[in-house]
Amino acid sequence: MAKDFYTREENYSKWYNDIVLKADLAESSAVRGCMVIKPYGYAIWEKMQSALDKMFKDTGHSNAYFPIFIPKSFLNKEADHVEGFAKECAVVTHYRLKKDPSGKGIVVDDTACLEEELVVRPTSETIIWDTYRKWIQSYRDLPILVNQWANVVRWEMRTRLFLRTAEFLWQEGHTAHATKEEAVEETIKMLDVYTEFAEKHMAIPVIKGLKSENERFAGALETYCIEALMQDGKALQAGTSHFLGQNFAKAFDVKYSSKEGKIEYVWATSWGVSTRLVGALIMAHSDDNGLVLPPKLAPIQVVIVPIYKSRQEFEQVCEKAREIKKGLEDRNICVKLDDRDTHKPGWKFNEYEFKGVPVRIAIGMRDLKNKTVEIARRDTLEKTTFQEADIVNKIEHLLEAIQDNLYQKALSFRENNTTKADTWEDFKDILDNQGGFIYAHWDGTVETEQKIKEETKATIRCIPSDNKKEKGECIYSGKPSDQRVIFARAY
RNA sequence: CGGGGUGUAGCGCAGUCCGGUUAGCGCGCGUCGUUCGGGACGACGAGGUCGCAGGUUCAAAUCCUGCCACCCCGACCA
Repeated sequence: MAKDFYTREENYSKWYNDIVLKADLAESSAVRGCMVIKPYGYAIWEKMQSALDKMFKDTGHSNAYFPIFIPKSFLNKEADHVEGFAKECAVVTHYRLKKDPSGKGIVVDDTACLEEELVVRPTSETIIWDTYRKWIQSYRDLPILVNQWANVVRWEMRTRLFLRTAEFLWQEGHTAHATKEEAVEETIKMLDVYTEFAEKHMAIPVIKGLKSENERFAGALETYCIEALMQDGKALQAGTSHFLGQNFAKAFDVKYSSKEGKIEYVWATSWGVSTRLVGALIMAHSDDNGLVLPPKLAPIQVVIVPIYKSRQEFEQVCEKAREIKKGLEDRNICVKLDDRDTHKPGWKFNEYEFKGVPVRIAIGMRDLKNKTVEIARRDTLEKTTFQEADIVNKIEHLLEAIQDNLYQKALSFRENNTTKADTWEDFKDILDNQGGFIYAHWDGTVETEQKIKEETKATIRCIPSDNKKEKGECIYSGKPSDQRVIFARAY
């Protein structure tokens, strides 16, 4: 096979880039830092969207849509919030263009200056909470459980396709509650939704936990996250859920009358996942032969490649292929019959392999005679010949087996790359030579975390939700600590 | 925003140091034929404002100035 792309070993980030580009997921655009998501990549995102959207609806949420533009003044109503985002906001200052007086092209019309500049949303807490003020008067108006699917812009210095782009797609849930307990419960509930999605659909094991103060969302009281481990040993935050307390309610004056007739501030949460998940998916499962997709998120779950010489053979083979396709589609399996005559079978094999299609069926005259089909699975690259009888059930089980195998592989990778460090030397050594998640004691201070970050580039990924208490000494300062936290270098 | 690199056909590159016929090569693309169970082969063919704007020169892909874009490494971030 002609290798025209990088392997993980050679250059991990080029390998990643090659997969994104050559599997037709996305490409960079004419606009700095912004990507074009191509149909195949977008189809993966749509699969993610539809699974998540259902989970949101099942937990009582509704979709809505808020403006992409936020009045500049909104952003600085919550002090921490503005601090967190001010450095990466795109700002709209004018609303009109005109012909360049010199005759060439168009220029901004200086007379059409906005009275108040508009910020392109980096996230929507402010515009949403300004709106919620109008929606909420009584405890009867609560809770509000709203999600929006949207694009946001964060003017990043350095971008990477899917992992970090100036504009990205995401969903952001914004809920309003009467009590602290209810808001905290919501925060955890949505974290659990994300965990289930990551593990069941993306086949990526994640660690649920709480962010340290350093890594907390600007404006949140507590930020929870799910952290996944990529094949190069770096961590990737795959989802966040914030308990916002009453910060935004106070900033935007959102109050309600309780049953007892008291005026109270509303409690808030927000939670989101983004197109970054596509990057996570790639880096968690793919191999040196290209993309590997878990069946549940694969736009094409099964591809059928007919093998033939003459036109007559083509017809015969395709007839069988269509029959199998129909059977699979009746089970809601997404099948593509690639009956293009413009490409040869071998070419198609490589094409679908690189694009991560979980199962490939090849049917030729030999199979028609023997009542068999050739099955190739993408995760293990195994090829087997199946009897055609009961093929639909077999494929259905195979897809489940692939989904499960990918999860198990990712899980054992994580287990093999999760270590404990008890000395500073060990800690640095593991980071440089192995990577992965490192459980280590930490004295709980921001200063120590920052020092560790400066010296090693590792950050605290989270304090795991199911963490067990354990007396120890901080890996860096030697001060007493009562639990280990997870450190890693991260995306 | 700092350091480094690269812009030449759809993609990947050579040519640039040392200016001089008609700017090449591989892949891809088109037509025809033979092929077709892991990226086929042959023949013929199409395709270029050499990133953009100035300048030097008889002559610029090549030298000079400015700008732009992208990539890599840092600081920041989901």
